[in-house]
Order: sequence, then C-alpha cells, then structure tokens
Amino acid sequence: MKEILKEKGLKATPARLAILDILSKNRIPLNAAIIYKKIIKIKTLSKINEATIYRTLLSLEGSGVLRKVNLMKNSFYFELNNHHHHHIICTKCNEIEDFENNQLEKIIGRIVEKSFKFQTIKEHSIELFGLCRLCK
Amino acid sequence: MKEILKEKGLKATPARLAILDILSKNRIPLNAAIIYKKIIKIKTLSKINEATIYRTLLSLEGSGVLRKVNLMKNSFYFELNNHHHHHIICTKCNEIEDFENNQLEKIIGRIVEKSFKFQTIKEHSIELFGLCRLCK
DNA sequence: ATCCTACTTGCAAGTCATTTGCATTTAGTG
DNA sequence: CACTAAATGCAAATGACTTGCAAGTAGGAT
Repeated sequence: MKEILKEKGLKATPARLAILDILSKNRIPLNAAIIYKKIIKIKTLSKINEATIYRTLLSLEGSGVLRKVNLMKNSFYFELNNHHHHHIICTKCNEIEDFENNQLEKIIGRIVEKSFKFQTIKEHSIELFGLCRLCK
Repeated sequence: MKEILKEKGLKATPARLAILDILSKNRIPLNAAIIYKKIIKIKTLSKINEATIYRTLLSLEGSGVLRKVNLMKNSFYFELNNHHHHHIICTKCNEIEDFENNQLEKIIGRIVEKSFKFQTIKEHSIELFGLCRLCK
C-alpha cells in the first residue's frame, strides 16, 4: 500500500493507509460514512475525522488509486481501482457481484467510433440492477 | 401528456404537466434545480415550489414516466422514459449524446445468465465518460 | 354545475452528504 | 534533526433533498 501511494506521489498517512486497508479487505464499494464506522470500530487508528475521509477519498480517486462507483444511491461509493470490472447490484439487499466481459468492452469501443460528437472515452460505468436469488 | 398521466393513475396537475413539458422539450437529463429555473423562466406557470418538483419527480419516476439517470454528479438527473438508451457524457462541457445498441443488450442478458447470485435484472445503467470533439 | 375527498402543493424547518476555512500537526526530504 | 509542503481536526457552511402540516385542487360522485 505504501508503495502504491509513493508511486502516485502521495504521503503514506495513517488516514490513507486505513482507508486503503478497509477497502482492500471489503471487496465491495463503500461510502464515506461506512468507511468511517469501520475505521472507528476495527482499526487501531480509532480516531479520524469524517472531513479527512472525504478529502482522502478525493485525493485517492484523483490519483487513480480509487474509483468512484455509481450505485444510484444518495452518496458516492468507492472501491480499489486495481482491475477493471462492473457490478450487478441487488436493489433489495445491496448484494454486489462483479463481472467483466471482453465483448462488452469491444462494443463500447465501437460505439465511440460511431459517435458524431465524441472521439475519446476515458471511462465507462456499467451497472446492472436487479434482485439476487435470495431476495427474489 | 395528460393521457400518459391518466394511464398511470396520476392527476394532471400543473406541476406535473410543466415538468413533463420541460423534459420533452429538452432532450437531455435535467436535475431538480435546472427544471425549477426553466419552469420559472419559460413557463406560464411561473410559480412553483422546489419541494413540489422533488415530489413530482419522485412520483413520475415511481410510475415509470421518468427515469433517474446517474451522471456521477452530486444531484440526480431525470429524463422521459420513452425509449431505452444510454449516454455518452463530456466531463468538461456536459454535452450528452444518446446511443442504443442491440448487441450490448444481448450481452447483458448473457451476463446475467452466467451469474451465480443473480437471475433477474430489472434495469441497467451504461454511461460513457469522455471529452467531446470540441473540448478535446 | 356543485360537492367531496383523496391526492397535491406551498412553505418552512429539518436532515443528510459533502465541502471549506483556518489553525495545528506530520511525513518525508535534505 | 530541522523544515516545509502537504494532511488533518474541528466547526461552520453549503447544497440537495425530505418532511410535517395546513391549504388548495383535480376529477369522480351527486
């Protein structure tokens, strides 16, 4: 983790390490409030300010360590930006399954080629919403 | 418009008609604040409360007349739910282009079939973020 | 055409997520 | 070990919605 931060030119502060630790242990996207609670509860670093969490998430996202995820909620969720994937989300219990699909990526490339107004896509967000087998 | 509302069992109130009017004239997703300003400025209905806009958007979304779109902004955007499509968004000037793609939809169907935890997908959100030719 | 009632709206206050200003602390270089 | 730019804590501010309640109204019933 410290190496990743160094690569990106970010100081390895306790807040950053704690957030990255939480996000690498929980393999699903989390929001600031949840991360805060988990740090308070689980970590040795039991004292941290929520403003710090917001600022840290922002800088880690800006440097590409984290990715912001669109879950149609009223807060932003973040996850480690280590491998490209998308999500299937249960709208009832919030269960999340990751998936990746090469064909999908190719088609997206072609869509951009066909576009009039656009030429470059920097990122894309694909989320499927439904009910998991348990909730159904 | 009135017919659509009647079908859905919603009263044809001035607020609803104004919002649907704005959204059918502007072919891009808009948020509550923008809709409010446009109603105040453009419409004969020059007086409307923002709380009403939020409530109206909620009921129109709930009945399927509108669809909520997540553009990775700090507010929710809405558009008419008349034909299925997705968006390419310019992260600089917010220009939006719609697209639809049958292959994409088929692949998404197959992804669900392959899923362990999921069986049913009710909706999906696909957004591409990049720079339009002008901004690039 | 008028009445009734459940659904809508306006207004004001409240909530929740996120941001910001500023004083204090600290990671990491030299 | 000292120094400085970057990070943090705290408290207050902002912005996007939500809600309680009283007043208004659409649309079916009379």
